[in-house]
Amino acid sequence: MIRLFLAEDQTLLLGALARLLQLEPDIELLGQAADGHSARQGILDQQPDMVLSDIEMPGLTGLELAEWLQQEQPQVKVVILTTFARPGYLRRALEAGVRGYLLKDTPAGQLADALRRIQRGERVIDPELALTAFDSKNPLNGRERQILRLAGSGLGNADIGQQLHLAEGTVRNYLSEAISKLDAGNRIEAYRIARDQGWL
Amino acid sequence: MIRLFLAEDQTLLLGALARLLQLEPDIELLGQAADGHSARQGILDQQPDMVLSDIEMPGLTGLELAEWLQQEQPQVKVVILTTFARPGYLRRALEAGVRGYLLKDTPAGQLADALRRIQRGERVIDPELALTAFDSKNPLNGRERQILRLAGSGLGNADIGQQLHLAEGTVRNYLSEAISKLDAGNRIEAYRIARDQGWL
DNA sequence: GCTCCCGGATGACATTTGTCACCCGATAAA
DNA sequence: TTTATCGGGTGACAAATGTCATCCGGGAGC
Repeated sequence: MIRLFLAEDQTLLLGALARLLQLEPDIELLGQAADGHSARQGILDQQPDMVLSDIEMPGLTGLELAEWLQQEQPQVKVVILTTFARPGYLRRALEAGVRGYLLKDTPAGQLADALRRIQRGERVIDPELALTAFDSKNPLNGRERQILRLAGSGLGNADIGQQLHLAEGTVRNYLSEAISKLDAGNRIEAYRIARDQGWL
Repeated sequence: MIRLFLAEDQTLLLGALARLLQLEPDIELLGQAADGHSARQGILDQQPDMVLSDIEMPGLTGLELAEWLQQEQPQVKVVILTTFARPGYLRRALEAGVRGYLLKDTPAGQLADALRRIQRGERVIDPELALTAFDSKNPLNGRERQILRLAGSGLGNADIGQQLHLAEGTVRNYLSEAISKLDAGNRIEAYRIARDQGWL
């Protein structure tokens, strides 16, 4: 019997998955949550064997949740379920010791099956990603990430400097460095590249 | 009996919804598709009463599908199901005569119910959006949209001009106009604003 | 002690981006 | 026919962005 906890912020999918998985005789759904913080609380309360979690959730992301579980409740098996085939996400997930990484365009029929294989001790990585896993690691350091995120949201160098208590020139330097590391032509392109790789 | 066709590109959700709705005694699922073109073909083949469709799909978007149905098969009731609470999307959907506009974070239990109300002739708009519907119309013209999209993808003025066979200065003019219409500080901010409103 | 490296800052410079006023030719309205 | 209007273009200028070389004040390592 798989004692499962579900974390997914898209209510419709959360509900649909809940009902679907409950139909499986060997899965017991202990609880569900629509954001990271209540997921963490729910897991503490219910002590499930396995957690199936989205990545992008309000409050606490699925990756942060996985990292926390690795520290605090390492016996809980974490399975990530996400839309995004971003190498950086997968890498970070694996480093957090997750047992599975599935994409939301997996056929619905295969989901319960994947969970069973994971329960047996297998590690299940979506084939689309298995390859791209270890070819590219994040070249950006903390500052560069931080600044690129802000730049991507439309702030100018001066604004960014303000927020981070840095001189405008310094911001320019970091951004320039990021642009060149990512082999982009300007901040916008750099932002897109980094985001699509899951490096932000 | 509701004779339903489902179009949704996220396979997992498509499958989950299909199974869920099939459990309803008064819903008959005639078919499903994971992209716009096969949805159109499926609808032609199956002649459903109602289509439940995502917006962002490969090939043909749900909005384009709705517009096409309005022309070609106006007796088919269209219901949009999307993640995005963008006023521009809703506006366009309404202009295409859709009967319902639901968000993917509707509770799963309410979905079948909403479909039934629509079948009876009601129009169901997600309450979160019902208000914002007619307060803001897209201030951008075709050129501005086009150029803003390209700018948002990281191209510079020169590249954009190249692609569109326009002088660089002209591109700058359009972009400047768009920035001021959207009350933004630069192209990035303008892009975000427009995208979030569903104006691209 | 003395290096060497690192985060951060400067200054100088070239390029790109944003703003504005104005021009041109075609088309539509009077 | 004359006049608006519109899509597109130019030129000039200011501001923001991108690139570099260089500098400074700590540590960390020897």
